[in-house]
Amino acid sequence: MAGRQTERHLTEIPRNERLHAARLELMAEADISSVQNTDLIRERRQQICDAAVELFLEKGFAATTIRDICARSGVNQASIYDYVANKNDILRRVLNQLWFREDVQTLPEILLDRDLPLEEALARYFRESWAFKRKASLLAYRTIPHLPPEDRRAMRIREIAVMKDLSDRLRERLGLEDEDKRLEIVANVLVFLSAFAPMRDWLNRDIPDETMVRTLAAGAAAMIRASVAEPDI
Amino acid sequence: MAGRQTERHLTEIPRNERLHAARLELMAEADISSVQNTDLIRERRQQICDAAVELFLEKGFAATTIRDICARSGVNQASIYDYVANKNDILRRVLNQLWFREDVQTLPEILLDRDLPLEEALARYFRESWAFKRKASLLAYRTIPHLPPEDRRAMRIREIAVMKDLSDRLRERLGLEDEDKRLEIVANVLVFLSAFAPMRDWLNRDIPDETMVRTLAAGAAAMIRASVAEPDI
DNA sequence: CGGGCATCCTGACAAATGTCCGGTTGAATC
DNA sequence: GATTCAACCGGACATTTGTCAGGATGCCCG
Repeated sequence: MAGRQTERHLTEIPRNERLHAARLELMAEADISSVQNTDLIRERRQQICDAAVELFLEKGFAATTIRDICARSGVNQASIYDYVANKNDILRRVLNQLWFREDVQTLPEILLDRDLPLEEALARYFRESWAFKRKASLLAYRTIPHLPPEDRRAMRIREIAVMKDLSDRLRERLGLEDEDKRLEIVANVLVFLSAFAPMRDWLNRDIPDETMVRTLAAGAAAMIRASVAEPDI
Repeated sequence: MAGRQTERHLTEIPRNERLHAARLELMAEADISSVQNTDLIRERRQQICDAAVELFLEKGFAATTIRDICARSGVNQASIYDYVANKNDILRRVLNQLWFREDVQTLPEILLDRDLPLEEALARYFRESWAFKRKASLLAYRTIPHLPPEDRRAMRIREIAVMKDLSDRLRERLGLEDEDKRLEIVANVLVFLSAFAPMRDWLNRDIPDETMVRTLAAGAAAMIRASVAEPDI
């Protein structure tokens, strides 16, 4: 039954079970009881998170006040505590929405499609990351210090699962038998590169994303092959 | 006269004038007049900055209070304003010390030595960046949002100078005639990779730096060559 | 029209924070 | 020992911040 997995049709999104499980380990969101209308709760929370993302990116988490978030989202200062537990809960919810989003494929998921050449897979990965997870990357790398240890743990667990899958997929592609520490490093670099465009925004504004995607995909493919070309040290 | 530059002896540190000029454009530090003994000023400022770096990295800039810095540095809460203008001035001084330090060579400077193979140059660059500029990378990427616009401008100017030099050096190495947008991207990636180990610390603690250096240098060299292998789009 | 209930908001509190006034200390000089 | 002055520090200020109690509001149902 596991054998059929690679024969799935292209339109079907490939799913990796280990990763899928890790994804469910979201950061725990507090639940509030004061308001009952669940639709309203969802709507207000969305307003709050939308405003918070903008502000966190503009001014940073610590410099953003609850009053700022209320002003921009239109939610009252007192009411906001009917929808979120506190300031940290807002950050948690924001990162859950952006960083752990289910609808953008991770690189190991993309690589499950063996018909897709390595370079094309990488191009798709960078393109989608930069289109849909720009804010998430910036926010995650900048706000990690503000997260309480248990939340950091949730993010790390998820990252490690992705990384493990990714080096497995790369090993398959390269036709290697043994584990190789260097593949782990390369896997990390690839994920790190998915934050490249967002984090260098302040310098790169004049270069079109698609040029970067193609250049980086070609470079990354070469890097992957080169990294295991010579014998291990 | 410019021709002799490449014939310099290895022990002589190559100096690039454009870059050197850009380096002088530090972020302006406020000067205080209350205390007169200049040695004392230097010493106290060092205490303050040392404590501040640790704290900024532990808790982030905004979450670190003046009282924290005073407690750890041993400087009195009132006295600290005899040595630094305000909290932002501390950040400026810290970044000036770490980010703009003169004693660690940048990649374009290393590449001036044409006898050093590309991969070795990259290895040296990553090794030195991770050894001596770890804290600087983390701090810079995390605190950029807290900097006032004029300071951000100073950092950008310096980065752009490095980037320009770097793509020039790469073009020479690759024997290319024309400017190539893709070299600019690759230059950015290389500098970005110098922040790789620091920013991924929370995942990579078990992999020795030297393994990362060698793997990344090999990969980066391949990436550079591959990026201009195919004709431009 | 009137009661009941879910939602909203005015206003406030305690704690924390950046900043610095004005007095104190201590040592060098006469 | 008295004087002087650079360096130090106790304590306080105005503000800002996260948080929330308790009342006001408005809508639905009878």
